[in-house]
Amino acid sequence: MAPPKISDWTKAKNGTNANKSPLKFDDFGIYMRHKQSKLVEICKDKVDNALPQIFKDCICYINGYTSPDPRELAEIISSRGGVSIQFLNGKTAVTHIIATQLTPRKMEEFRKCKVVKPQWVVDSAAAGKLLPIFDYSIIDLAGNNMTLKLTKPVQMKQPPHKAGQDSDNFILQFYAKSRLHHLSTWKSELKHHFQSHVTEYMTQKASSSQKDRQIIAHIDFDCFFASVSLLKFPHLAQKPVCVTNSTSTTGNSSADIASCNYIAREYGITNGMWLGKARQLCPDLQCLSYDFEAYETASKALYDYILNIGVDAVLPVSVDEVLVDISSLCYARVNGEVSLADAAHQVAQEMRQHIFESTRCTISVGIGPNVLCAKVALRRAKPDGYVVLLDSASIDQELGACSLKSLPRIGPSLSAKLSQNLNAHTLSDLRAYTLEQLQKCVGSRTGEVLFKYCRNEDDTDIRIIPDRKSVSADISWGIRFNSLQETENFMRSFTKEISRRLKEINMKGSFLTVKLLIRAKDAPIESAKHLGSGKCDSITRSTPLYMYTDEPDYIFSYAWKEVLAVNAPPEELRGIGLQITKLVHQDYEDKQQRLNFALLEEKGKNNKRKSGSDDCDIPSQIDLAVLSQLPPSLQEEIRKRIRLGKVVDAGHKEIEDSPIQVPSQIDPLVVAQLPHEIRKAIEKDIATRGEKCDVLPRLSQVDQEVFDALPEHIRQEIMNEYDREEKEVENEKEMAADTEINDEVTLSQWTILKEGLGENISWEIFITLPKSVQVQTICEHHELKKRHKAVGQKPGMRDTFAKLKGMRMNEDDFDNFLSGWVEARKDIGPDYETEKVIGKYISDLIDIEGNRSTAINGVKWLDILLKGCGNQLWHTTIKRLQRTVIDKTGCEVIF
DNA sequence: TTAGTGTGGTAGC
DNA sequence: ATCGCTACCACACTAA
Repeated sequence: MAPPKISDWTKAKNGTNANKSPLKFDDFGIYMRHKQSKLVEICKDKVDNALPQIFKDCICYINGYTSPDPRELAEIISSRGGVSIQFLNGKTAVTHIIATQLTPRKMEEFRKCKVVKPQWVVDSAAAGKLLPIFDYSIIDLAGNNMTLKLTKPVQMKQPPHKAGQDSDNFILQFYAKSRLHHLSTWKSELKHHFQSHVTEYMTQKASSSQKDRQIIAHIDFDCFFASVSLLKFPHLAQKPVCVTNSTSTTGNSSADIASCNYIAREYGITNGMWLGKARQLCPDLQCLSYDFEAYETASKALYDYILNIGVDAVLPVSVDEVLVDISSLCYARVNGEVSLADAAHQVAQEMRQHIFESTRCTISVGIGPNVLCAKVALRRAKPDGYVVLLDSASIDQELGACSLKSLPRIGPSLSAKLSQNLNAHTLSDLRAYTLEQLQKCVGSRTGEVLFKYCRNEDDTDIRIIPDRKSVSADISWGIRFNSLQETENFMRSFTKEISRRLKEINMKGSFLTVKLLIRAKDAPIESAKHLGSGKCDSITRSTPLYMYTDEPDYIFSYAWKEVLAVNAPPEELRGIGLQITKLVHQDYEDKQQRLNFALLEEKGKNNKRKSGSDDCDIPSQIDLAVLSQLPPSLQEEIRKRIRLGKVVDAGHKEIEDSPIQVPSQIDPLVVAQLPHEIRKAIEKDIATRGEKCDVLPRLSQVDQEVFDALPEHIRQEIMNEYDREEKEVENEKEMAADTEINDEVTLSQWTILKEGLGENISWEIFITLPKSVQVQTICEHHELKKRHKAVGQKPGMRDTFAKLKGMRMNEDDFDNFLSGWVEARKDIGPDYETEKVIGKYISDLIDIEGNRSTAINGVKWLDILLKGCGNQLWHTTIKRLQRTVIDKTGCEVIF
């Protein structure tokens, strides 16, 4: 049997063969899918040549009880040239499944097959021809969806519409049905699959010798989703059709149209349009559901073919769209008879024919000397055609006439700019402008690109597919939270999702960006789109993770802090995004360890930036009872400053491991004198007594404006502090304590100051603080500038030893790092990887820096953090770390 | 100048 | 109902 020719199909499309029967389709399917099958030969002997061989291209699987019974059905089929089988072995591809009923499991399994009732076999035999299967389908076609009609006894629990309650399930459902998610992941997978490791040297060599010989083809399915979804509903092919998630047959729907066929486009319907509007334009519009698996199948056929014909490079653009370098392919055909353009025509035609044969969907092909031309040619070729743009005359003409909006990288925003500011609508309009004028209008880089476009220059090199730089997940549909708890639940699930994605590609990341979409002030509570985000303000916040990680709980601990820091009402949240960057491949175990130290260093710097210097003054007396009334964030700030006073080297003291009772009133000066880990425990205790909130506000620096706004005497104080620190004066405590401040900070000055302090401190509270604390607060920020300057002045420091020195954190940074580790993993237990890093870190502290106390205190702190923790793994980890310290210090009785 | 951060735009159906 | 994703680039802005 021969494959159908494109001409057959073209006729059908033109209407000369409009009543095309399903037979044609079946012919084709068998040819493609079973051309190697020997089954047909085997069954030849059962054929009754007196009967019309209507089933000759059918392989039927008869499932379960049927009427008539399976044996009778098999007889009918095989006597008329068909093949029937009683079981599926996974190797034999089947054209029809004959069944009266299907279990949900099988239902899913056969979702892509033609499942028909037994009566179809009987009636077809009687009619002497294959009847359309649609009247015999056990699948409900009336609603234009693939929902089964008969068997719904145990429907899965209806998934939640909104993200609040069953977050895991919501996220699963959402991504399963999101076309944009599928498109994005497909693209990533394809890019990964075709990633070529072209070296710098090869690239240069190739581009210098081949540049002017290059021929690029841009290949794209016509209305991909619509065409592929239509394969199962060929009787709708001549109608206006779209693909959408909506199952409603009427009414004003806000569901997106993912794809529509060209008949629908004649009504003005476009991709992305809402179904409701499309129905207004065309009441007869037919809706099909997504068929993601079929899309993948068609896509695979395209990419398989591309690989088979031996192209020079492949750059996936989308699941249905690809850029290929066909230079060699074309030049190989050139001879006395065949010009280069002829060769390109041949290649394009062959591509179109092969792809149609293997997918029954049409592609369009654009060919040009670079990506820009290929793309422009493709646009002209659509639908169902090809255009070769290789001679400079037609290139000039086509490029010049090309509307700016249709060029790559020029979207609605850029084209509006160019139209408004330069009155330019086509590339030839743009040719009038100089490089500088273009750059002034759209920016330097984009201006340069446009300038080159005008002259048919395009740098895009399709041979290079760079490594992935980020992994992210976004959801901005169905986000409606009623409480912070729901938000937290969702974030836990969501971090699981991003962790899953990292693990899937075997990568870890060390930098996190959280994006929140918050309903805009002027947007209605409920968006026009059902459960959509509506108009939103977007807020992004990012933070280092201090190690390469893919652990959901660890990522969560930081993600949640960022979410809390934004401090948006849960009810107003409309979208959430998580992005992980600074990625490494898991494989680089050794490298990674070293990199972790670089990250620890980063942690040290970062904390300094956030919380101030490590040797600030102790303020004058603060009543802890008063302190505990303050907002947690301010408490934390003050405590930090207390703790950073005079540090006693605990390494030289004998410390008891007794349970710690915290009296209600503590003299902070006394606290400051306590051994390190006891202080820590007190602080921890205080923190847990107060509001359960460990979020530090991100304190920006106090700028000159704030400084200038302060009363003269406070400015003086700050300068004093500044100078004194500079000269390293010994007795700092007294100066701060003795400082007398008489004037009040005024409210308007506070307003400015507050900008620099974060949102959580109110004027009322600030004003009640001891004046010296006010000064401290301000002073600290001033200090930051000095610190940063000092860091910035350090030379490059690239050699290993300098790096290790630079990695040193202060004790609190190290302890906070440990706290974060425990917080993230208290229940699940420590991860070996981090333990290794910490082990190496403390070894180096002792060996290289001779800093025993930080190492010892860190391990002791870890022990305190895990007091009463039931997980035995933590205790063995502590034992191991203790052993490390003991070995390094040579001292047996530290712990 | 340089480097980092947050924001915005673009592409695919 | 309905599933408005995601990688990457470029720019504006800030700090130093």
